[in-house]
Amino acid sequence: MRKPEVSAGKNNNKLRKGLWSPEEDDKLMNYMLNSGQGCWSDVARNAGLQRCGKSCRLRWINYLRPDLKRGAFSPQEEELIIHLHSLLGNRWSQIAARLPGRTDNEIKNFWNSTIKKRLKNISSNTSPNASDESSYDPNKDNNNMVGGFITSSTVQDQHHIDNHFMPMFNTSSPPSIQNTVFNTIMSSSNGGFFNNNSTTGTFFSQNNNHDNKSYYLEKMFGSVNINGAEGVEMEIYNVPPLESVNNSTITSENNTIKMENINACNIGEDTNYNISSYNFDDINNIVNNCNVVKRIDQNRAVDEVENLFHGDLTVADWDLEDLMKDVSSFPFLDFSN
DNA sequence: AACGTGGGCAACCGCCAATTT
DNA sequence: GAAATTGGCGGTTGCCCACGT
Repeated sequence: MRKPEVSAGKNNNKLRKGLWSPEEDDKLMNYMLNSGQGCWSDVARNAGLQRCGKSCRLRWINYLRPDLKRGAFSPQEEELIIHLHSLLGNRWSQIAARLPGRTDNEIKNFWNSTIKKRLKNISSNTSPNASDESSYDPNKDNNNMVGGFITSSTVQDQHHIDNHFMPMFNTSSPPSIQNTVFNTIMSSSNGGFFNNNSTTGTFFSQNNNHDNKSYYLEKMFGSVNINGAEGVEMEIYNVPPLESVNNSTITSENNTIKMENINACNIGEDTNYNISSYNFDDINNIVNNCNVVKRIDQNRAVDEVENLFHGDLTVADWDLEDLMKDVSSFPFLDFSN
């Protein structure tokens, strides 16, 4: 911490720097609660603080905000941070956006002071050549195992097994939050479900029979060819949603499936499909019960996906959400606190 | 008790992008 | 359209404190 100090800026009359006093906290807190957030330089002035707006903003965001969660990080939060960092790197604000009540500064400090060290110890114990944490590259595909969780690369590896015969149901007690989705898929009369860790799976059709669900899922999410077997390969995730992102919806209208506000997805050739007849409930169940429905196939061009959204989704956003799919491996997280 | 050391963390710095003037 | 201002972010600093010697 810093000693309270005073700086004499060019245009500022001795703006204070350093530690915030309880009196300053009171002033800022009272002002924010009574008047709400405006221009931060106005906040500083109107609250009667000898601080720059930036300093007020930081103090509010990192310390005074009422919705901040206090105390140590839970093991769940810790594992999520590790996992998110493996996907996002040092994008602390993005990580913080998925940990309610935590700030980027807090997570950054926690990472640098605790996790970094721990991971370094682990890596030096397991690999004599990997003692440097900085050698870790979140963008590399071979970072399969992070914090003990299976990531998509691992999932994909399992598809390389001989799938001449489609693997059938392998239900090892999926988490309750996904039950609806899983049950919907599993109730399909034609297709298989390859479940590798209870929160992701692959849904196959064994042929091009247009009467089965996979055909329609295929129409929605595109088709893949796995060892010669045509089908839909999709993952179902429960990702803590960003506050700013609306829920995904799929609606049926005039025999057209309309997809809106999809957080992250690979979609087929168009967002709207004309289908003569289909029970949309199943598809709606799938989408409404997950935040992300994601096909594994990574080969689709990013700009093609972007075009589907008519510019509503930027390439960067899509890339980010693409990376975010692996957060699904955290079925135990409770974000209600 | 005195000193050194390292961890934890609040807050600053500098940069950049977006917005306003 | 240019300049100024503001907001947001990641990196870094430096103080306090606990702990070991």
